[in-house]
Amino acid sequence: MERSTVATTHDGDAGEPAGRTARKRRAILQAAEALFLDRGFVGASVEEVAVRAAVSKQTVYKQFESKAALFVAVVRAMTGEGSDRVQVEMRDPETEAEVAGALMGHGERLLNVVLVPKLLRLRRLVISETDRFPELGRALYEGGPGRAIAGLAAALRRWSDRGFLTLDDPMVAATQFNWLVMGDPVNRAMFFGSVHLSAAEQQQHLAQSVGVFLAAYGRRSAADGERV
Amino acid sequence: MERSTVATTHDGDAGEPAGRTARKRRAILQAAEALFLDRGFVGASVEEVAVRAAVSKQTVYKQFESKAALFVAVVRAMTGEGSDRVQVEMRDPETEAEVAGALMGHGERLLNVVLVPKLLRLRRLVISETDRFPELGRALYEGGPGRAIAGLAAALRRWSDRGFLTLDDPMVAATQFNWLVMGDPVNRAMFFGSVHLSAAEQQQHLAQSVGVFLAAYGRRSAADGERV
DNA sequence: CTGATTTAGAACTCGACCGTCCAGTACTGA
DNA sequence: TCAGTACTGGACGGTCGAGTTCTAAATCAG
Repeated sequence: MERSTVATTHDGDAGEPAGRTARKRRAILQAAEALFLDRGFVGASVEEVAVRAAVSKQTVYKQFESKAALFVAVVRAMTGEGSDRVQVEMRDPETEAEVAGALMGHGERLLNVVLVPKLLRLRRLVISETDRFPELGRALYEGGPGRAIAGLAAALRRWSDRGFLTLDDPMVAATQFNWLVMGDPVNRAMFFGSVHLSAAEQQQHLAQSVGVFLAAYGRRSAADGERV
Repeated sequence: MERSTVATTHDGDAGEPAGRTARKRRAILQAAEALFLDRGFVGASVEEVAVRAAVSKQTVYKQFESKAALFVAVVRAMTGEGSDRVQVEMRDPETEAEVAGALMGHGERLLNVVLVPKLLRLRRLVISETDRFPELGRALYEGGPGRAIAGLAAALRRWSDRGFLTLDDPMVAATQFNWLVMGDPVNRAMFFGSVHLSAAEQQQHLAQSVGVFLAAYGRRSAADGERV
């Protein structure tokens, strides 16, 4: 955590620049992330960010024009990470029987990403600052739910073309699946701070969601056999 | 809670207590509501509440122990209003054919309540202060989604007993219906600040939601005829 | 009318925090 | 090695807000 002042020379851990300036910039972003998530935009102080990053306040203001700019930078960075994790890659089923499994897998990935505590706190943070930073709301929606839904819609269209599903509007169906799976868990998390979902509960929830979805859009109503 | 030292006259909470104290108390709550919704807990100042209520700061502190107590009082009052509006009254359908219409009606009521701008802002406010006031999160969930889902579950069970539906777990089905209807609109509203849903769009959305629901739980798969 | 309570209004304490400035120090790159 | 740059650490101005306290005036009960 406390990178401190070691690593005098190069520390090319990743593709990140290794200068002193860049290193401190990363430390600032990291500290700011923790503090903003923890206390919100107004609650976090630049002073504290500086201390936690083991950096002087002046350095913070050299890197970022203002507290607001720092906030935007932090959220943008996190949104990027989150988006990447969504992994819209989806292996297409070979047979109709595999559709249920593919949907279960997709749902599982969705839940596992969105219920990560850090991302839940990010969501809360962005929601609460929608008035002050409207562009962040848009960015997070498009990088999160929007992207997941669009990806699923594309997949559903392919599967429908192959005759595995019967649907008119892939976007509508994808949206429905998405909220069938995420609606309850996400909203509980928003109001309670977290959710504990055992593996078994999660599987059951997913199976029920997939069951409803396939009852509506599956080529045959026999898809119900998937209940757990 | 705030028994305070008033009650010189009578302040029966029932209708509209008319004492000077009670009148000012209402003015304070009203002003605080507007300001908290607008600027959040940290962003709103007691000073401004007092000014807006045309009242001195001292009067505010005579009525409410602290800023936090005032906040809790405001949110509790609003949560109460919102809860009452949900109107879990639901006319049971007489025939199976009326089930779709009943669900449409329920969905419409849900959307019309939850998308009221004031309640959306309340939701954002409570979500953002979940750390500081966890009890408010619980209260709002239970008074809002929780109550709506429980009410619907009870109705679904009745309809199922009459043979209009086929379902194992009314709570699960009610939860699914709830988020099928509200998931997308509510989450868009959270990130974008508001949603504009024309009457036609809303009807279409509701019909699609009911269609999926009945495909899964309707006694006959013929319920698809409901598509718009 | 009288006495008690409440309120206005402003001053005040105390603290937090943004953003800036400066003089001295550590680091970096050639 | 050495000049130039980045960084430190502390202090500072300015603003703002929570909560308290005091006095004079308004209000209300009996």
